[in-house]
Formats: sequence, structure tokens, C-alpha cells
Amino acid sequence: MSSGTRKIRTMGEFAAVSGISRPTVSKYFQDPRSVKKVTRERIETAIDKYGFRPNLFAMNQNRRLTKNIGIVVPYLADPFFAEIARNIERRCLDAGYFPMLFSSHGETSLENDIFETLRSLKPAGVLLAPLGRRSERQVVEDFCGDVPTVLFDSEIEGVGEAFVGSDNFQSIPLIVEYLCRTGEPPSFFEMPPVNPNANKRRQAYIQAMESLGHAPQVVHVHGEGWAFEEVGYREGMRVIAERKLPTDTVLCSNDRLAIGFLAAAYEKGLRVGRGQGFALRVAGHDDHPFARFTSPSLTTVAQDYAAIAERSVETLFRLLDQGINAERRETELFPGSLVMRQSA
Amino acid sequence: MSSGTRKIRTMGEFAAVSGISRPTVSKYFQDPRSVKKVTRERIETAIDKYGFRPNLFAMNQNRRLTKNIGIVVPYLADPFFAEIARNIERRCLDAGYFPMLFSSHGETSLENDIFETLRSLKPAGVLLAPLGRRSERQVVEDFCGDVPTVLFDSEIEGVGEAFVGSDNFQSIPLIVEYLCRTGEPPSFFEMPPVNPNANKRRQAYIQAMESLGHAPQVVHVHGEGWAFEEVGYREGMRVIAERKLPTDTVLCSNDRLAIGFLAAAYEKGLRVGRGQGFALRVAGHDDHPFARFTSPSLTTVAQDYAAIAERSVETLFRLLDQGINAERRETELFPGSLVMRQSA
DNA sequence: CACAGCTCTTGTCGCGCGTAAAAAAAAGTG
DNA sequence: CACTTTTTTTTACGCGCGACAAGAGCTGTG
Repeated sequence: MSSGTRKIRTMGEFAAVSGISRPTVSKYFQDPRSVKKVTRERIETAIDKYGFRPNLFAMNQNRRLTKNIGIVVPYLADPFFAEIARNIERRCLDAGYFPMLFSSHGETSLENDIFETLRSLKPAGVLLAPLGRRSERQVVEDFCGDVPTVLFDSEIEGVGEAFVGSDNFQSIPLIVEYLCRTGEPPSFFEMPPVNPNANKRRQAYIQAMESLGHAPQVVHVHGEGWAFEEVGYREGMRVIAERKLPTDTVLCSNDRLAIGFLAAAYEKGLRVGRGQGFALRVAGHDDHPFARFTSPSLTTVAQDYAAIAERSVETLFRLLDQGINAERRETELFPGSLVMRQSA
Repeated sequence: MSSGTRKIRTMGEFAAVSGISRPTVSKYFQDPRSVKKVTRERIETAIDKYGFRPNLFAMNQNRRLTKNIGIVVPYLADPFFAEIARNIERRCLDAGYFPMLFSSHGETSLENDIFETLRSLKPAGVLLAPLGRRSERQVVEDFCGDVPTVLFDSEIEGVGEAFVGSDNFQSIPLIVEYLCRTGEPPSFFEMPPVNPNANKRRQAYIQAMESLGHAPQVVHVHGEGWAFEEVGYREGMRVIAERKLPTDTVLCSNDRLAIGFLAAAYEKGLRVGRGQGFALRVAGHDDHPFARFTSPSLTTVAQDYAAIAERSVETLFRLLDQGINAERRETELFPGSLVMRQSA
């Protein structure tokens, strides 16, 4: 913006000084490509010159559909969700939308409040990673009835226009096979499921073990909430102390649990790793951003963050374009890939 | 909301069915305590009955000042910022404000874009943890001139109405003294500073060492951006391999760097901890949420997240009430507390 | 040349609420 | 009871833009 030019306050003023009619300017701001190239360039020159941005509230007041996109994650202090939210945010911005980020912080009441808030924001669509077991299904369902919503990460059967996540029945067998091939078959370390992924992973583990001719061994420990590391540590300390581990290979339900478990193993003096001189192998699931920096580094299955983010956004935008087709709820699952590190 | 009652769409309709005049209802929604108790109760009964919420965009359209509070952090994938943002969000909601969370993701252009977005949101105030060295001072300053802004975590001298952070000149001596008292004096492991805290910590380290009669030893390594763990790991591997560590005690500039360094030490087979049989002591700064779960657990100085969040919000609200007093820019620094764990 | 097909302009209405001023009602006071 | 003070109602306007309709201007086609 060049200085010395008086501040433009309204779209009318801006239209006047830039020699374009107001409706055309309005059209430009709704979709720059909807006006002819020469007009677009004249407007953009004027924007540079006067630094005008239309009033956000006035814009959204009368629009049938805003350009807002809601992004809701269950727990933002988990870098996994922070990372995926960042991906989604970026893609929304690039597509000319206005992403708004919310975290349920693991609390049902907060998730419900967020739905209320989102309703009043009249978003074009919402990308929702629900709390899971703590979500109130009816509330989520009602919300999805009002606003086009794509679920990701955690599935709620039949709710929302689509679901994008990762394929636990592919990823878990992948690492189970690897672990069986390279050493003692794993036991499965889990806490009470916060969402369907945890259940599916246990089922997938059991199936994979059985199909390989091994007896599944599930170590189910206490704990709730989203402080997974804490649970993994505390319960890891306990099962190690009480010698409740059925095998010397432990597959944790997710990386955060594994991170806590690794801390417990270290503190108990158990050397974690594969090969001679190691007491324990530990593996996780997700490829959490910190999994590279545990001691030892964590062998895990990588979820394809970028792909999940991209497809979620893509699916939502396609839905918005085509209009909702309530008949066919789409589900897309991405495969995981084995990440071999030092812990197993 | 009871069913069977037709949907209320506007405040006028709502006022009609609840037997209150629209301006009074409007007053209620701006501040529930600004109407008499009986009126407030009648309105709240009606809200429960009809489930009405005023249109957010229409509300903010004509208001001199909205109830929006912007929260900007430099890097949301850092659980430290996620945690502090959560604290701040909560407090804003409790105070009847509408927090909106943004992350600069470590990028100057994104930070600048966020300022533009915030301007159009006409927020009552903003809580800003700037990028630091990568912030464009003039841009931040201009923004703070337009919107009441409280800086936190990372200081920019003279910018914003106030600053709330932690006192590096108290916290660093605290841990330096501890390390000197219990073993070999520490060297200071740092990467190129992303913000003033890093500089202050180095200075505080040097001062503390000198006042204890030791020669400061700063190990300055390469690296940039916000992937601190990666830098700590990569450069940790290098300095260990090249035997560039001047001492067997390393104080890292922050916990994330320490987490990476610990991974490197582990991979290099150096046992980290205090006492007999350990090759290295490693300490950090911040009490990062994951510092409890490293192997070994990380000795560090805790920043008082909750206090910083609370005071930031409190300061902003006080400023909003009293009106800005440009004369006296307030600075509040909280002391850290030593957290002794296994790594040092 | 006429005609069609875009794109832009002109003009006008209304969204849902904030806000202000004045009048009316209610509450508090002695 | 009369009086003041607080609270609510009435009435009216305007915020900045979206949406729409009708017409004007430009382009390309045969």
C-alpha cells in the first residue's frame, strides 16, 4: 500500500477510486477468476495501491454460504493433530477459503460447544476429527445434518458426508508380520479405547497373529483421557515390575503410548532394541513427529498425514461443488508404511 | 431446546416470543450482567426453550469493538505453545470472549498474513507470541498500533502494550548453579537464536558461569527453523563424533533441542545421567510436556505456563477496561523452577 | 450487418443486529 | 406519598456488503 492515499473504508469507495462498479468488485472478492482478466488486474492494482480488504462481517452477513471452513481436532497438544491441522489449514488458504481451527481438548462439553460456535459461523464445510468414544453421537449427527462435514482420523459410522483415515487392517498386519519375522511375536499393549481406531487396531492385531499361527496376547491397562504418554509410562512401570509382559516384544496401540512405555523400560533398566543384548522390542503406530527422537528411536507404522489432509480437504471441496449426495457416504482409507528404527 | 417450537431466526423474533424488547435482548448478549436479574433469567429461560443464538456476523458488523480475541503462536506443532494456547483459550471463553487461534508455523509471511486477517476480524485485543527474529518488526509494530496487543513468550522491545514471559536471568542461573554444585560445570548448547529468549539464555549462562568462577563454554551449532529436535539430534551426533564437547555436562538452550541431543547421545552409546557410570549430563529449559518421557527423563527448568497464560489474558483485559495507557509499557517476568529428573 | 453471448454497470433492496435518543415503566428512597 | 434513579421500551437509522434485475458495452460469428 502506498502512503499518502487516504484510507478506503468501504467497497463502494474502493470501487469508485478504482473505476470499477461495486458489484464487480464484490464478484472479484468472492472469486477472483469470475471476472475478466483485465478487470482482475485493474482491481489487483488498486488493492496494492489502497490496501483495501472488504469487511469480513459484512461479507458473511448476507452470503448464502461463507468461505469459512471449520477444522476441529480432538486434542491439539498432540503434535500429530497439530501437524495434520497445519496441512489442512494450508490447503484451505490456498483454495481461497478461511480456515478456523478448534480443539476439543479431549472434552465432550468443549466439542459440543465448538459445534454451537461453528453453527453461528455458517461455515461452508467442516473437517472434523471427533473425540471418538467421548463424542455424543446424536450431537455430532445433528451437526453433520446442518453443515457439510468430512470426518477424518476417527470414524463414526454413518455420520458425516465422508470419512478419510488410515487403514488399520493394513497397517497393523504390516508391523505384526515384521515383528514376527524378526523375533518373538508381539503382545499388544493398549489402554481403554478413546476412539474406534484403538478397537480396530486390537482386532487387526488379533487377526494378524492368528493368521500367522500365533496366539494373540493383549495387555490391557487402565487409564483414560488423552495423556497417553503418562498412561504408557505409569502402566509400563507397573507391568514391567509385576512381570506381566507375556513376550519380549510389545506393540503399542499408538506412538504416544509407546513413548511412555519406552520411558518406563528405560527407567527399569531394560535395554530396548533388536538383536543381541537387548531385553525388549517396542513398536508403535502413527509415526508421531517425536518418534524419531525417542531413545531408542521408535519403530512404527507411518500414517500418511499429508495424504489424509489432502484427501479430506479435496473430498470436502468436491462435495461443496457437486452438492451433497446423501446416498453414497464415501470412505477412504490410506495404507500405512513400515518405519524401521532402533526400538524393534 | 425443547422440540416442537418453531425455529427462531432473528433477535426480533426471539424478543417477541420471550416478551422482552429487542434492544434489551441485544444488551443481554453483549453482557449478561448489564440487565437486571429478573430480566436476565427470563431471557435465559427463553434461550433454553428456543435455542436462539444471535447471528455472529450481524453482531460484529456494527459493533465498535467485537468480543473477538486473537491468539497467535509461532509454531503450534510445538506442544509448549499448544498447551499455553489451550490455557489462554479457556480463560477467554470464561470471560465471555471469543478466542481465535492462529499459528505462524515458523514463517514470516504467514505471521504477516495473520495480522491482515486479524485486522479484518476487528478483535478487541490480541495475545501474540511473535516469531521472534523472523518477525518483521515494522509489521508487528504497525499491527500493535491498530489493535491492543499483549506480547508473550518472546519479547520485542517497545512493541505492544505489555509483555509477559519468563525470567531467563533467574531461570538459567538456577540450573547453572545446580549443575555446578553437583558436578562438572555445564557447557551451553545452542543453535542460531530464533528469538530473544535464546540470546538472553546464552547471556544469562555466561554471567552465571562467570559469577561462579567458571569459564563459560558455548557450543554454537548450525541449524534454522523450528525443527529443534532435528537440529539437536543432527548436531548432537556431529559434536559427539568430533569430540567437540568441552565438558561432560551440557545445558541446552531449550528442551526440544535437548530432546534431540538426548537421542544423539543414546545412539552414540553415551549413558546420560548423574553419578557413577554415566558419561554425560544433559539439561534443558522450559519443561516441555514431553520432557518427563525422554530416556532418561530430562532435568530442566519449568516455565510456569499457567501463570504466563493467566497474566497475559489478565493484562489484556485490564488494558481493555482501563483504556490503553501508552505511557507505561508493562513487562512481567515469571521465575522458573528447577525440575530435577534423571538426565542431570 | 444483425445477432448472440459475455461481462460489466446502475440501481435498489434487505440481511440481522448495534446504537442512540426519548419516553415510559419499574425500583429504590425518605 | 412524591421524588429520584435505574431499567426497559419505543422508534428509528445505518453498518457494509450480497443478491438480484435490467440494461449497456464489448466481443466474436456467420
